[in-house]
Amino acid sequence: MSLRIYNTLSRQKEEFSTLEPGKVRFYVCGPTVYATAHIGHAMSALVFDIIRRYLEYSGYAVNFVMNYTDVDDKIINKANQTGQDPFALAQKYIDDYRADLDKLNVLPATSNPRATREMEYIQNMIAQLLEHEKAYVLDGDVYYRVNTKPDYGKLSGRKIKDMAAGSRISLDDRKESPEDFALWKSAKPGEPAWESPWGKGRPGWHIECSAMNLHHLGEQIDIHGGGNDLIFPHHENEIAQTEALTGKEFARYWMHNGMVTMTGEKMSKSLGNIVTIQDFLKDHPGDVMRLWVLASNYRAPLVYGDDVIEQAEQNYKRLLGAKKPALPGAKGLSEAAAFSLLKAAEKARRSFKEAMDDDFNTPLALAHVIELVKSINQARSDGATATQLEGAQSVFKELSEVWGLQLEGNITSSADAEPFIRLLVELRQEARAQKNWALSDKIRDGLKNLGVLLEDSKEGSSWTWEQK
RNA sequence: GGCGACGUGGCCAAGUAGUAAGGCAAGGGUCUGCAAAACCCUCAUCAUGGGUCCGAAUCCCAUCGUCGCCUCCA
Repeated sequence: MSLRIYNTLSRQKEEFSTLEPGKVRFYVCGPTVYATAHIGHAMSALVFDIIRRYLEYSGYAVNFVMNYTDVDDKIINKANQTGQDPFALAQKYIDDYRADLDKLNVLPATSNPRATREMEYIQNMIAQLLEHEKAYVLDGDVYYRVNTKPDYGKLSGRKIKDMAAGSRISLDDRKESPEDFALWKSAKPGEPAWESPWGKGRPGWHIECSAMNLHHLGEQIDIHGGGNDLIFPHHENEIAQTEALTGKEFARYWMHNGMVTMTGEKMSKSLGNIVTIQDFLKDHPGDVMRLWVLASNYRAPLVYGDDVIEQAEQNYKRLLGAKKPALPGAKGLSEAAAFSLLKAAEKARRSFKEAMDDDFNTPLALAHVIELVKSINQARSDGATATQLEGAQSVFKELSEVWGLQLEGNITSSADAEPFIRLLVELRQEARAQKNWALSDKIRDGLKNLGVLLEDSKEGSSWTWEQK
């Protein structure tokens, strides 16, 4: 079975094929860096990280570009308010964001272009649009002439007429048409500005992404991603600009993740219902956030709340359990049972791929992974040896790595402690043999307080570091 | 007002025509000295009302409701 992807452009799932065999040109809109990133940003980053990892797992070489918008009104306003240099401010939030992503185990992009470092390419693109009369200059601003693009609105399903009817477009009498948008904004006093043929100024938001795409990936790309709040006007305008220039279809597949919602509302700065990534990571390992995202479809709104995080936490502990070693004194499974464990593992891998191939159906794939975990646990409690568990456990490891799960727990211990723990466990075994329950419970409780979990069985006790 | 998405058990969630996967929570059980973990069992007719069809959560129409976008936003 081959990969199918839901394309916002056609509003349906389509067979995936690439411009160049085996290669994927993948662009994702990154954040505007003017504030600490919240878990909505994290969701988007995780969704596209998972997609990117799966494409690589499937054998594609992925050129993954994520930009930073590092100059815009928000950044300038914030810098003015706090008396900071806008460039230093943007840099700080870029560094913070990258640090957050590292903790979430999001792979670094192939490249992270930034608007301020692409000025040459941005201006070049604007100049060409002017040359083709797709844009016009107005008092030092440059606007895109929307009515030169007959299919404008094809991504968002909007018509220019409808938009004109909407009362929320601010009317600017100077523009030829209200829907025309800025490619270049003339500088106001005190704002960062770049020299240009149209006077000092800075680029509009939409043209940045178009120019960076063109520069880093070429005239046509395979996948363009971002949050679904960017469909209009941002992505619509990117399409207009790029296609007006190249005359070719810009992106073949448009992918959009749903919004994180809190008590029914979108999580966003302007609503003030923010949970930052750092807030979240204070209480939970990064894997928990990944599992929270994996548990529902990337296109649907993602509920944030105590319930669902608790559920992700439980799933996390469950998956960690699959990595446990064989029981002490395991007698071994029959050959038939060992074989059927391997079959179960292979089936899990097949089902996992099938689910992922269907527009990255992670909730379904997760169900298959949990089935595998169940099989492993069953085999383990039936006395499978380490060797017998190995095959299934390596499949489990393979699949969890495709998703970027680390499943290491947040162990703060050092290996140095292990001999001492083993000694205590042995002593407790002796106490248990003598039915000295008081002492044996004391050791167990004491170790638990130190983060070591004991599991008793007839054959003896095993221990693991407590997760989280 | 326009455009788009959506409404499945207490919670999350898969499923686009043949009579509802999975997880969490809950209840019962096995194992255990007692626990913990693990395993087993139980737990929905799919917003509402029509329609199409031998047959619909799945297609069509209507109604109600939710969310997103139309202004910066992952």
